[in-house]
Amino acid sequence: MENTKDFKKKLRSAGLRPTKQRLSICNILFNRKQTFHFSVEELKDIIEKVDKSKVSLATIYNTINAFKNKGYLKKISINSDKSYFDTNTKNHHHFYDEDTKELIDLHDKDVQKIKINKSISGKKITSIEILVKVANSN
Amino acid sequence: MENTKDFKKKLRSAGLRPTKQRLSICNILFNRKQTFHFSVEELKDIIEKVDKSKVSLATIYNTINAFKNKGYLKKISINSDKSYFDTNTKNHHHFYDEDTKELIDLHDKDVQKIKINKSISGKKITSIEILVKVANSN
DNA sequence: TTACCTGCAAAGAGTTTGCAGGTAG
DNA sequence: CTACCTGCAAACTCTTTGCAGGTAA
Repeated sequence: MENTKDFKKKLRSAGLRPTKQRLSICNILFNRKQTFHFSVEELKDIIEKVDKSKVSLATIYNTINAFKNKGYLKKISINSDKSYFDTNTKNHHHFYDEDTKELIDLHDKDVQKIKINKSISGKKITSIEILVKVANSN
Repeated sequence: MENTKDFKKKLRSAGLRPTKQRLSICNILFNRKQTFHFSVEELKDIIEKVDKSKVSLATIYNTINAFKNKGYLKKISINSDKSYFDTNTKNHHHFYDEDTKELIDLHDKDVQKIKINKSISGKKITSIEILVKVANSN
């Protein structure tokens, strides 16, 4: 775990004390180049496998929620009964593989600029997100 | 309730017997010109108010799920802890009002055709849906 | 030391299921 | 009459909360 100092700063800025468990969570979430999509259960499994340490669900939930409120994580909308989160908090689009249930980021450059020809009076657009579902082509 | 005959046909085609409760559900869902977005609890409340009849949650869930499987209803993805359904089953887009939590249909003509400049080998695109979030503009 | 944190287990919310009595065909 | 349906309550899944013992500062 190399960025411990950064992780501690990140935790404090979210109003959380740096603890062993929370540093484990940070290590899995933020110690990577690529966007990471996960559910809470998946994150728990990964922490147990990779860090060989145990973290209770309660701790994961409270840490993840603090990060979400601070804007370090984003909740993702897909047709599912559980919540998924994304370490890419910028407004962006997704492929959703219906066979593997996997999410893949779509970069802005991969999507033609979208124009909405309708507006609602008194309301402004806060985000535009596209979900492109894909499935095996046979 | 005028379209009772159609509703009975619809129910049978979904593998369900037409019963008083299910006809109530059909009356609320399909006896209208405009698209209807709802959660199960909302549907229950509406049935009790409009039809002055009672339907248990179990019956609503099983009927709604049969309709969904048959393609008469669509489950909607929004950041929420409960499920929302849409009587418009065509591939279409939505406005989501973050203040009122309301969904509004966006017609195809209101959205410029979208082009995705990326593909995943062996996979074909099955749908493209846009969620446009709006909020009070002050 | 004090305030915060952890892990467990219990509580909550939404949804599904099992079952005994009721209804459509 | 038989198979299916209803409503209730119990069960289940995901998430949140309460609490007693533990830890950061």
